[in-house]
Amino acid sequence: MFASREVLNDRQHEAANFGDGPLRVIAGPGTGKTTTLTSRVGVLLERGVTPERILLLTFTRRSAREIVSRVRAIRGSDQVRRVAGGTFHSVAHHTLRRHHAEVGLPDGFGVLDRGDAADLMDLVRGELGIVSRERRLPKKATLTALYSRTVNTGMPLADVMRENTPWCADSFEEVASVFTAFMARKRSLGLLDFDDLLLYWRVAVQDDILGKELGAAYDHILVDEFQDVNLLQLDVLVGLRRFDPRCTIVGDDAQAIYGFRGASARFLLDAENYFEGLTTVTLDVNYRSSAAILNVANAIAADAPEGFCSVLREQVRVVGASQPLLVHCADERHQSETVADRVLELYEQGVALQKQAVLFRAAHHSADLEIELSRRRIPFVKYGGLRYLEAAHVKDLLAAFRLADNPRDEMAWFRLFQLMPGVGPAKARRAINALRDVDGKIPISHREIQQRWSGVLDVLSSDAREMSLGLIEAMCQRESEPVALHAERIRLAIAPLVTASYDDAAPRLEDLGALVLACADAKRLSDVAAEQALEPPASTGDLAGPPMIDEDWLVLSTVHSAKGLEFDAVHVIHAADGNFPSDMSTGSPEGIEEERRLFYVSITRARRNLAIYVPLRYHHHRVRDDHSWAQPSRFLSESVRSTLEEVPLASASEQCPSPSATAAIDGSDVVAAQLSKLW
DNA sequence: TAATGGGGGTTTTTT
DNA sequence: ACCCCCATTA
Repeated sequence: MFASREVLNDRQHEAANFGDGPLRVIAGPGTGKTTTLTSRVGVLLERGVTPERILLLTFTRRSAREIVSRVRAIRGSDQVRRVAGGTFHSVAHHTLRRHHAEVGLPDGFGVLDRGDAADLMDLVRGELGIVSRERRLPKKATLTALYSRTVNTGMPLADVMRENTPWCADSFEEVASVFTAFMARKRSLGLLDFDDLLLYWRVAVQDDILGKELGAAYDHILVDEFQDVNLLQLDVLVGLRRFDPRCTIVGDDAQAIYGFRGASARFLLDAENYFEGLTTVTLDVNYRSSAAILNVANAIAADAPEGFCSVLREQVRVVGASQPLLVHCADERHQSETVADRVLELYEQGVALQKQAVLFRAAHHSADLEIELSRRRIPFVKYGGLRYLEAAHVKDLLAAFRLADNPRDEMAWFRLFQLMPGVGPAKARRAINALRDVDGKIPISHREIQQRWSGVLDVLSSDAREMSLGLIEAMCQRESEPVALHAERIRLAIAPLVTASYDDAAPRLEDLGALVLACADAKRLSDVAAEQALEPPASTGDLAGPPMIDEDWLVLSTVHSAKGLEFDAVHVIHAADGNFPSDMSTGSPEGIEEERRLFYVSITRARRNLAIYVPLRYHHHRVRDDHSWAQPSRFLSESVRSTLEEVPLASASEQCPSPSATAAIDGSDVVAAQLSKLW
């Protein structure tokens, strides 16, 4: 019934019903990739494959859930839920929890998120005394990114540095020594960062005995968004399939946007080198976008020097579509007003806010728009950029969760001690030292930690002592106590610390309550901490003021976070060179091509309405009243522009007679901007 | 000696 | 908004 031709076209049908060999599906945007994947899972189940023996690797856990729930809706059976699914990282995490002993990891190992990893990197760099040299090393976030890139691409550090941080390429040896110390420290503290999850999974998969067992656990493996897989992930997949050809990979080389993470569309395009006897099915009928929007997308794709495998060659008629617009704005402020106007206009025409999205290259690009939306009481949710998880108080509680299972986690101790009044880095370090035994190691058992706590009390001031006692008492799990209760006791113990440390404690304490609820079904607290790190709630959930319209909100998202989604109306903002493409990426041809694909991804999210906004000038925040001219994005070539209806400045400002938009638009500004691209 | 608050300079994308 | 550095204060 899955394979019914009423719902699938010939190609989709062929892919869904394909036999047991390795299968590659090249699928452009809107060609029914998810439908096909869903049907294929259904077909496998109908053929009698046990759900647990199907592994579905997706880019976010949300897309795994979506596929599973769609299969369930068609099939009406709950056993689908048992399909193993998630991101490479989360499946790695589960695998390693089960097999930690075989790869030499401690029980209850902790998982560092990006911020934790950067802090640890900073710590070991400080200990090596490299800070004081006259030549400064990159800051912690850059160092960590460099480390991650090196690990994920498998390229020599020297090459990675020459390409990405040429300004400090001669610090190669110092950087290498920091990395070595970083790795050693993670090991001694029982901690893994995101990259380690993949590295250890690969070790497990490539092991003769364990690897065979791990591969044999799955009858079929399906991988979505394969164009964004890196070498490490490819190695894992190939390792899992070395004795069994049954796997399906799905991707689109035109949508490869994770090169900065070591991903390469080559792995999709050259897949026959990794999977013997590979069969390819190409989906090129677009069911999502109007013909006019497809013209824009295809014009952008046609500008790519190398071309793509997946070009959308056909389309179906989409009702209610309008001509895609290229909207010129005076500046960022004017852009925000224009976008808000247009969003409301479409809303009046019946396009709900949830079916509209504002997309941008970098998370901070929406800052001004967020102000405008709040002012007008237009509710919105923002995806990408800073997240709930990165809020300090959430990390505080998660640190305590990590310690409950792994007292060796010095990063977590360091964080918690500094939460106490009068404790900074120095006292935190001394308190940690008080916990060490003669070997300099922190004991693993809670009993020993409690025995040593008197040494910690000596370091703390009197008001911190009582709080610390409550905390250590709560962290030591009582026999047979349910995990949820344990979590609640820790929350109660940490609450006074949070109240004392932050001005706005009340909403923060509520967040912590929500986090405790997430512990209900968990086996252990370190699992909760790790899973929160791996799959944080995606949005910052900032509903602007009292919502104007209940239960409906506009979506604001980075293009990366909008991957795989679709909306009736899409507003792409800041389509100015330097912002889109980001001037961080314009240094190399590959960088520019990735930005072009990103632009292509943003356009192809739209079903019926599309508008691209170009502010003509940018204010400098440093000097008042100073500004510079922006050039329209280089991706808006002549041929692309010919697919768009231009909305010039004057008429754009007439359309939005909002008070602050009356600021005079200087015609000479416009002329200067138009001419500036000539020299 | 260490914590803390203020000011100046920067800011890509994510598991 | 955040990070980093520096001056001031306990």
